Amino acid sequence: MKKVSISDIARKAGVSVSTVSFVMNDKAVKMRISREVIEKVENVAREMGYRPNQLARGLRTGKTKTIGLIVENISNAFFATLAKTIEDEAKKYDYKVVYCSTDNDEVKARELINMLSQRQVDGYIITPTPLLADEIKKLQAESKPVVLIDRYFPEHLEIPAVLVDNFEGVAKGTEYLIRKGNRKIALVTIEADMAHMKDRLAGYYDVLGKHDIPVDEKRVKIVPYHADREMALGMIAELLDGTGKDIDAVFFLTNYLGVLGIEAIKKKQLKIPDELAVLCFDDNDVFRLFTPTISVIRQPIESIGQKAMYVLIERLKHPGGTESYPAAEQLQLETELIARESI
Amino acid sequence: MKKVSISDIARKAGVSVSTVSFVMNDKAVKMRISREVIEKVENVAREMGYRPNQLARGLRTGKTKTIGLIVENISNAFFATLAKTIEDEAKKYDYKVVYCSTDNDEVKARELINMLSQRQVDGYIITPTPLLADEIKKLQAESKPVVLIDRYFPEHLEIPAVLVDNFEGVAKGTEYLIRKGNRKIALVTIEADMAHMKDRLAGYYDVLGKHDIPVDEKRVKIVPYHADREMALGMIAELLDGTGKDIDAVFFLTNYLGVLGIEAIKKKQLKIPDELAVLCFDDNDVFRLFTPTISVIRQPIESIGQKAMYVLIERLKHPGGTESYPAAEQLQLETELIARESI
DNA sequence: ATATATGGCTAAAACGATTTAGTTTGTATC
DNA sequence: GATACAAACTAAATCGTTTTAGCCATATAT
Repeated sequence: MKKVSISDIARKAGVSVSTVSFVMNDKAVKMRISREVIEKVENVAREMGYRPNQLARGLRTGKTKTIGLIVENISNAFFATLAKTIEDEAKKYDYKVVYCSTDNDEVKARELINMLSQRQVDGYIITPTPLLADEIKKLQAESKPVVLIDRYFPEHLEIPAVLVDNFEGVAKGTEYLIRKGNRKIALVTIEADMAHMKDRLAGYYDVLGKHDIPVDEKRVKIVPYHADREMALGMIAELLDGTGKDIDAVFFLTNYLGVLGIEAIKKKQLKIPDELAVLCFDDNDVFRLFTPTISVIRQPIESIGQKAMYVLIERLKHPGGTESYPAAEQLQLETELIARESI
Repeated sequence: MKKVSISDIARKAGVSVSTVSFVMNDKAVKMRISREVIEKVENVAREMGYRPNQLARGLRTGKTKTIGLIVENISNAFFATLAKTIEDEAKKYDYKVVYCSTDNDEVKARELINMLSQRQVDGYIITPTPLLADEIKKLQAESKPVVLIDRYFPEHLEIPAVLVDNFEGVAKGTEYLIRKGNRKIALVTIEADMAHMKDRLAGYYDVLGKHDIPVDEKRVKIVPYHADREMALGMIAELLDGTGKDIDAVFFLTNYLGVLGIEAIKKKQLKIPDELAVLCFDDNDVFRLFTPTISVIRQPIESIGQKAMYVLIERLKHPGGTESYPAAEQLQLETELIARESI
């Protein structure tokens, strides 16, 4: 049983291909197709189980009603939730989303853009890797709308981005740790090769400075991007060895590092919050359920997804592109401090 | 700047469209295109940044090199990991995967199949909803290969499926709980509207029977599919109220229920494993990191993904379809009991 | 000298839609 | 009775590829 095409229907209904197309696209009235022919065609189409071929349609119209979503890693809770929100949001605007993970690999990221471009997606939502700006500018040059999420390029503000105020989020967290009496605050972060991580780091340094707390680089652990689980765990464990002497609190700058941190803390059986105060950027089931519960700086994931989608749709609606939007949107959303038991 | 097409290249290189196509598809030698023309075309294509339009290609060839993956919910850890594995696996065979979630909704599931079909995916990997068999058989009738994962239709063994031995997994778990001295074993499951959940349930009843433990329906909590978080949490809490009197152990039959269970247990401050032994089907970060750590029946997620992909690829390679594969594969993989502290 | 091969390409159909510009028939207008 | 207009369609171009069949030289075989 082969697929039914528009001409199969035309043949069976005894009308032309064009007529069928008009009926299937609700242009029948505009094209003054008679009531009876409309019904006839609709019936035949239903009986034969017609499903329009989107490849053909996309080829002809130049629109696929599909947007490409590139995240760092779809199996990470933050991105999985974000992807789900964006998918749901896209549905409202009658768009479909196809998503894929870069694993923070420049080459893979380029391949993915290439693949999405070949599949003619109408727009992109991207969690970029550090060197991706040029590739993204190429998309813009082809007048394909792009919105960045979670990260941005400070030197390319013409690329719209939706993210949280990372500086303020970490500053708020650090402030809170200090207010609760901690002064030897350790930090665990990934390589700050992108601006959003630099902003987080800056938030920490800034607040320490304001409180005249000297910066001790031994307290700042930078996990390289391509460290595997074991290596990262080892580095965190090493930092935590200083508990009691060198550090009295630890601030994890990502969800993933936080979960690893919890694992290390559990192994060492550190007493939270007495021996060590703990705070993490970005929430997770593990933090809610660990004993004691872990305080976090929460990112408004749903809002990020919604706003990103909104900005993208606006650009899709006005294909004028660059001209109609001289100043690209750079949205910074508020984070929320959720105080639990760990501090 | 518009996209470059094959004819742009042809024009610039001073050759025909066909020649360019042959060169781009490595058929140049077979088609005896001269060394110089090949190089010429390759250079022009590179300079102009040519990216073949996959819509056009798919339309012409009938193959999109894309497979559709339908899971229950991409933000659930089990499915997210599965999706990642399948994506990685697909890449090895040079296929791209587009994924989407049913949220266990029959209507949405049908819409998704429809959407993937319209986009002409070459094959499907599906976590089905209970009534989806007829829709899937339609795909098979169009000779589109389908492989089910995680679930199956006992009355439609002609649809290949890759899943774990659910009966054996739960039986093993129940056996273990009994061996450790528990006799009042509670069970939390979702509505068993599909065979895989019936199998899990059967594993429990079977082992209780073997040990002459009378079945007490009060100990079996069946959470309806469309219960929201709060409702499910309430039901579990109610069951756990019997701890000490009516129940001495609880077995969660899914990852999601297990996490909710942990939340309820934490709220009630039950002592695990003294007051209550806990076991869950399917692992999760939360179980590894909770105090005490929670024992689980682990599903081999990577293997499921790999085997499913393998079965699908085999069918894609031999488009003979139904004839060449009279007996559809029904693979049942082994689960693993990971004993931690909760029992 | 004619037929046959082969090397090196190209023309054109096809895939399944959308869309513009007609065509045909019937009716109203002047 | 010619002209205009509307109603109800249809023909054909088009989107960007792939692929089959064929063209035109030149070389080789008979």
